[in-house]
Amino acid sequence: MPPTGPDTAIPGRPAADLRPAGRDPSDRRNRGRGAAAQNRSALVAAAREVFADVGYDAPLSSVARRAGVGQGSLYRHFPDRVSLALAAFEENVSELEALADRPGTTVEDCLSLLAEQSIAAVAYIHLLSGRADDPRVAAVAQRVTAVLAATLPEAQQAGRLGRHLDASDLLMAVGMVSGLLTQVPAAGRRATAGRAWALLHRALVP
Amino acid sequence: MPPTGPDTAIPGRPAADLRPAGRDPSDRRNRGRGAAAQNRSALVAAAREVFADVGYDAPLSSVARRAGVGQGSLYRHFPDRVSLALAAFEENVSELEALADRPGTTVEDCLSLLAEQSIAAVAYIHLLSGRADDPRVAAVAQRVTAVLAATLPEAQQAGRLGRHLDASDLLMAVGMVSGLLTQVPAAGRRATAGRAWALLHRALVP
DNA sequence: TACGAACCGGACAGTGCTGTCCGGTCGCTG
DNA sequence: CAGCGACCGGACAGCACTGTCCGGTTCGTA
Repeated sequence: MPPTGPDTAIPGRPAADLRPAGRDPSDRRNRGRGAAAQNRSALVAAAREVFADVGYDAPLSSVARRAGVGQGSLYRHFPDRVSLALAAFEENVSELEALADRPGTTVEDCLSLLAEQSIAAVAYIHLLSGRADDPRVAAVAQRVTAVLAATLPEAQQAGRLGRHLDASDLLMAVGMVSGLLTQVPAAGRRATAGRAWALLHRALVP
Repeated sequence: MPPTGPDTAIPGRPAADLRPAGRDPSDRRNRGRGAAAQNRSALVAAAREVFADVGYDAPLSSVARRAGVGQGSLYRHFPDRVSLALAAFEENVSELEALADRPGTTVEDCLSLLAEQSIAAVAYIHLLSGRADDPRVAAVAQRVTAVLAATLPEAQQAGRLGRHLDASDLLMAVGMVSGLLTQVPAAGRRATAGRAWALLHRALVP
């Protein structure tokens, strides 16, 4: 072994995040009657960041810390991990549905958005593909599948995507890329996702 | 490797957890001077099963339990998780290298074997793709890449695989499938892997 | 201004995993 | 057959995360 310097420490982890992201738990303004909604949305935002950085298994205590909120408030708003995750990713789903509702949107647009979302939130796809037994999760997965199923036929009739595909194939492709991304440090995810989609592209066109 | 009998891992086992897999920790024969090698290989076999069932993050204590061996023996033989995993998956790698050395082996054969191995041992690919910073892991990944790099050109010249591919693309494809499999309960993995490879096939041929 | 419902933060007990340590067992060797 | 070193098993301390509980704060209302 070469005389490795201080570099021996964990390489891909520059940032220890004890930082309360601008919110201070002891700030009086977090307290009192009207703060509930603010605390809730701070928790959701923090959950998105932490799930993105650390993964779906991230400690919930670190979410509370990042949100600048006590443990108690976290568990009062979100009794378990799934309900927090669902709240955190609700925006992803509704954004996707909004995109699909806009006239002229293609299934490729939807896939692009999903791909982009999956880079920032591997845990989002992980949740969608993995916990199909939980009815709350299944409902969300169903909404995503519905978006793809609705937009896919147009692309197929236009000859841009192969007729061998169905909506579940597309969701599987997203799941494959996101599964690959979980194995890769966060810093390299965008590049890896690009390579993976480039490879997959050949599997999707006619 | 000593001529131990029950050496092969059983892939499709529904498998309870607490059972010591035929070995009893209090069995005197596990003790004494010559038992070290037997305990070691029992640990490796148990690790293969447990990593397959539970995943790479499985508790090491459950490996010791399944091997019918004390915690102390586990940590004496394998000081950390990576060294245990490397021992557990060494057989996969050497099997792959042996296949590649056999005349007439194609890169498709190697991919098939990798695909098959990844179903039984998602953690194996997870380790290969994920911990590239650990030099021991990197060495193993390099061996796998070398096998693919050596056999790929023949298939490309024969027109069976596209010239746009290189060995890292193939490893990435394996990583994508295995990443997808981690999101799926063990029971459905074979079927899911089949669907995923069917989709990917179109991305690999010219 | 005074009261109390709603809400907050953090301490804390419960739980599970890791890695170490040590008393005890075995079998080789003189 | 007695001694000794190698080896074993499991207890245990340390640590991290979960989810609960309670004293304290805030602000609407009277």
